[in-house]
Amino acid sequence: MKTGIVWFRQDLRLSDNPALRAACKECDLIVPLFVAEPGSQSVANLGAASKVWLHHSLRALKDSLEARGSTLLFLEGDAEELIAAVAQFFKADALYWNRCYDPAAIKRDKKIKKQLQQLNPKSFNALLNEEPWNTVKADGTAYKVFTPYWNARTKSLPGEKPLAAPSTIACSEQIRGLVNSRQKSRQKKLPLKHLDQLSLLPKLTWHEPMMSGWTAGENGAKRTLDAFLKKNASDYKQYRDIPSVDGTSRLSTHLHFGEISPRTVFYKLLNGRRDVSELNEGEHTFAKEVIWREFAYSLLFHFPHTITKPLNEKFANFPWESRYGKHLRAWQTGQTGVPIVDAGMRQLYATGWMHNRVRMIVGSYLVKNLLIPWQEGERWFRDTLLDADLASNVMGWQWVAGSGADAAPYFRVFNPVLQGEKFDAKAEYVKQWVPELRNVELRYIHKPWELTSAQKRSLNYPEPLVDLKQSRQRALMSYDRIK
DNA sequence: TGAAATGTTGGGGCG
DNA sequence: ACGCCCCAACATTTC
Repeated sequence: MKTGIVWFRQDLRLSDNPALRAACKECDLIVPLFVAEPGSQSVANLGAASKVWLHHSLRALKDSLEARGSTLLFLEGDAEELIAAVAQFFKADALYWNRCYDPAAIKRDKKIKKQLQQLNPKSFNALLNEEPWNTVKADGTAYKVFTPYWNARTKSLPGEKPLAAPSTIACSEQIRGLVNSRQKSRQKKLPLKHLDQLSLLPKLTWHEPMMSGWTAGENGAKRTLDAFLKKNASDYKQYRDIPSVDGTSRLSTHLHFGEISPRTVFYKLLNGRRDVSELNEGEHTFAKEVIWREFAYSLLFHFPHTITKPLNEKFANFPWESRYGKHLRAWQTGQTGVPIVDAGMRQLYATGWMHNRVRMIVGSYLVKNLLIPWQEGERWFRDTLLDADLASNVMGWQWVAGSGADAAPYFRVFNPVLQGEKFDAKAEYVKQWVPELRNVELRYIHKPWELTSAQKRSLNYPEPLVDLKQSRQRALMSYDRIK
């Protein structure tokens, strides 16, 4: 009789879950476990929006485990101690998990692998299509430029066929009974929590409208992917840039929590076609975006210091603004006086999501027009985005700042007026999120500061924090100093 | 996965 | 008819 613990982390699904699959194959009894850790490793460090999603995703995972005769145990505290306690309680002799890639998690996992050797811990890859250490240049160093990385990666796409979800997951009355009872005596040895006790949901109900357009969990992820491939993938190249159009995949959060695997994404995207060259333009562009995600994980793995420090060392002495509290708060709350920027920041705060085109615009504005360090933007996004993902977020912000891999050249300063006029030509997006401007004439709506002062007074919309032309010049001069 | 400045071209108004 | 100028439209370069 062999009992195995499956420790769920960023792999909240049953399909294409190699750790779960291996456990089912090798064990007679499975103990599915989720640990809410304090400190930097996981739950305690998540932004409020991410926590809400995690709550719903864990609920969905528990439901689908229960539908297969199993359940999900929740514990709160140090993972190593609690896994040891679970192993002792159930007399488990095996431990399975799928890998995480942020440095704190790697450190934790290494330690657990060493300390819990008696459980013969086995780790697998579920979060990425390819391990970061497998795609390196001929000289053994990591790629820093996307295109050669993409060329190297496309040779092995679509990759392996995703694993099916196990039809049954061996469980025992002991496990199920434990989860459902509230007996104090048992709780002494194993302080099980209910999902609600993990306090992932905020006390106030702001999160309810936030989640209205989403279905967290594996089934929601599958439906989202299928709908995207059927409806929007072919037009992805043109529509993904229009923030008022639902033209993106909306898969980021599902991928972040591992509710769906990139293997599954590629397998369904390719749909029998041999490689990416057989995809149409939209599908091809989408494939690149999924590989951008893997590129981000490769960068995080090979250059973990870039979480806080610029990849390009020249930027170590960049002359950022030093007292920027007021401007930062105006940016965070969508009160910069630049309509497309404020629209994006308000969408983020209200919904936990922002359209990717707008992420670039607000990023460029923070870093270049306001000269605020990219780390501040990275932190705010990590706190407020449902899809907050250390790898993608850090790469994205360093890209915007010009300090990262394959970054936008420093002189590439977005003009939010032109970006607005180009990608939100009818101002539908701005009107949705900045209702003060709904009645402004179209030719002024992306630059309301050009209205007469009488017209402006009636709007109750802030004056711009900085002059766009001047702040652009200032940014170019600043970047000039580190050249 | 830019924008602005500068350069070039060509049609049309006009003397 | 012709040259000149203006300037939009497009192309190139520069930041």
